[in-house]
Amino acid sequence: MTNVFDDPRITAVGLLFEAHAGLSARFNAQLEEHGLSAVEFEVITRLARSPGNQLRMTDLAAQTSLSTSGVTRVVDRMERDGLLTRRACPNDRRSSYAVVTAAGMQRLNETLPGHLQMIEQWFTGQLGPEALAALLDGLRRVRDAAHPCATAGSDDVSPEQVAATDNATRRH
Amino acid sequence: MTNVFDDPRITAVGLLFEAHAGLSARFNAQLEEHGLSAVEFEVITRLARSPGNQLRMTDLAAQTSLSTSGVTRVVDRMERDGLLTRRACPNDRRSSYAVVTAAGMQRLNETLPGHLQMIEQWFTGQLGPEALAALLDGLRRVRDAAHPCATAGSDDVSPEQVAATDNATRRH
DNA sequence: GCCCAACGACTGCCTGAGCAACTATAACCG
DNA sequence: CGGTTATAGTTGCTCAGGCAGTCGTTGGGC
Repeated sequence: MTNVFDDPRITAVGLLFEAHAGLSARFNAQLEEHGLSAVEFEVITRLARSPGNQLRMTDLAAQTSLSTSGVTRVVDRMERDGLLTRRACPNDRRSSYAVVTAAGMQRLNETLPGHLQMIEQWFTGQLGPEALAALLDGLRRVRDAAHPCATAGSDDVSPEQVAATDNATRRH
Repeated sequence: MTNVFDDPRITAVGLLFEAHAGLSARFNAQLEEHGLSAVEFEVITRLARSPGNQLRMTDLAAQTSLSTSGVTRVVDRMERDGLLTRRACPNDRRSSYAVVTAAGMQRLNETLPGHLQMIEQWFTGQLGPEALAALLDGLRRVRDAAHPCATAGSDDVSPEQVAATDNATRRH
């Protein structure tokens, strides 16, 4: 009996998911050395790249893989650890900003070079320039098709964000 | 100030992670229609493709993204739902098999065609044959480099498994 | 200006999963 | 054979995160 599971489609997703899992594991290990989880790293990165190193809680949720309640709790932890602070929004008293502290920026600066090195070591450096370009091109097309921007409610993310980086919005 | 975060390496992982997140969301939605979570689908698939539609708990853990305690609990749930059964191992009284029931096989057969369709719709069908081949080739190389088989403790997975399918072993 | 709908953040409750501890069995070794 | 060590599975504890409900705030319709 020829197995249904040898279907090339299954193999294809298998490759993508395994590559993701493998890289995640590598990255997690490196981040953990600096006392950060993947989610925390994503949060602090998003904030650090935003004007004023701050973002409203909702916007932060929209840019990450977290729900708003998830953001509340991550920011709780990171505020407890001194990496972030909450700041009241002057215009809208419902909103509050999450702001990266000096300690947070320092932690990020300690972490980033190693992280980039990991990316190069395990991902981009594994391929020649043209093979990498082909891979990224394929990924971009799959991402554009499958990435659930509409589902995620992050309707108002600025286009340059979507184009330039990873807006890993996913809700269940 | 040119932003450190525009580094092409960041963009590259962003693409991979977003593609994964997008596909995961799509797949989860379809699986949910059939009352399965992604983990349950993975478990039942692994079992169904194994001889006798069964696998020892430990082996199942080694083939999935779960720890052994995680497997215990998933199998608990799926046994409660009638999709699986535990069967004592005759040779080794410590071990037990997880076996797919008839209901479990039926559920899987209901789910699989739609799942393959989703893969085609959101992933493989998005690219021409040569672009897909290039993508898969790149993914394979990244997977081979980064996939933490050694880290995961699944030292004894049979080679054909690793070659043919997704062994998404990841431990923290 | 007033009311009601929408919104932003937070909290209670629940589920899923990992780690470490534990039990029972197996295997090894003297 | 008896004791020590390793292995298979389960369970207690903990934590992260989602959903739904709550509260305060805002803004739009009249």
